[in-house]
Amino acid sequence: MDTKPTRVATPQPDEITREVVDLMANLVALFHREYEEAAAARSLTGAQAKVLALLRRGPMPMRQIAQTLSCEPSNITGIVDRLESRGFVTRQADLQDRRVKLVAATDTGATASEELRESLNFAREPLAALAPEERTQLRDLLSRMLTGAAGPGA
Amino acid sequence: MDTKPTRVATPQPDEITREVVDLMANLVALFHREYEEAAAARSLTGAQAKVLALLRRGPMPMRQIAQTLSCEPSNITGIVDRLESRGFVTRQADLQDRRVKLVAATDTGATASEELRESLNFAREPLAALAPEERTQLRDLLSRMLTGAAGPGA
DNA sequence: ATGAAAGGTTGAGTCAGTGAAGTAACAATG
DNA sequence: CATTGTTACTTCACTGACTCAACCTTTCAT
Repeated sequence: MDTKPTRVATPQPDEITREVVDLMANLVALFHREYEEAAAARSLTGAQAKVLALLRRGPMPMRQIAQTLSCEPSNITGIVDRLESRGFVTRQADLQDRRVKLVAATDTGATASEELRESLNFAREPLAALAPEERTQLRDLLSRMLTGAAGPGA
Repeated sequence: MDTKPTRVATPQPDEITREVVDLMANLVALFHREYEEAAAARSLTGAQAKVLALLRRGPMPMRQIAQTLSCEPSNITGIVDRLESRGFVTRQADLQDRRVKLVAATDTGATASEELRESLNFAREPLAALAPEERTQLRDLLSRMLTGAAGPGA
């Protein structure tokens, strides 16, 4: 890929970039672990927690869930099955298009999702090491990175 | 935890912290996806790639791999089985302690791991949006977060 | 109407992950 | 030495995540 970049699009990644990537990898691992643990504490799997988190902004078609999570729709079927059987979500038919099934969080589901979000110690522990203005700095840098790369919007 | 902090250890997470956590979540998702894709492009799963990455710094006992990845040893058995059957790693007995099996990357394995590391577009795409000095800033902030929270060292 | 396309589900199959039980090697004792 | 306990790894059974192909139903274009 990119054998002939328009100009000089980082032919050889510089030292700093490498370091940042490695740090990011560690951070990702840490975050991931915390998330799984927090989910498990509510007898949810990571994937189930992710779906539930998506539903915080309202009901959503299966299809859209799959797209947002970048996976096959059939995968979502199983995850929602398990969430539904535990009373965390419901499937309701879309009146506009009866092919569509809208997945909505129940009160139980919404509560669990909120609690999980709150319980992410990740926020406190590592971020506590930074001063307020540093946190702002970090937010801006991350924000630039994300909007510059892939803007999921939504 | 932290029911009685020394002073005021963020009783209620402030707005900035929340934003950072959300950004981090997006970044983690992005990174994760890229990593899985890059691994899949070499017919490796994410877990297999992680193990292979660990072995870059030399052979390692099963046990230690499990600890580093925070999972059960029996899990590693399966992952290494698959890596071994494809010629990416070998199991060699430790001469000091014959209970221990040292997992070592083969040339093929090491090469694959290196290529994968190089191919992480993640480094270029989102980071390209930042100026060099901003990247340095980011590195320092992330570094502070990680050493302040859980220092895996190694 | 008829056929193509889209939303969702089912079933087969792989991999990740846990937990309990089992084997082999080490270590410390009497 | 023999005994006992611990450590490293494996095996087995089981659940969940995930993909892919095949399938049904509804919608839409003609």
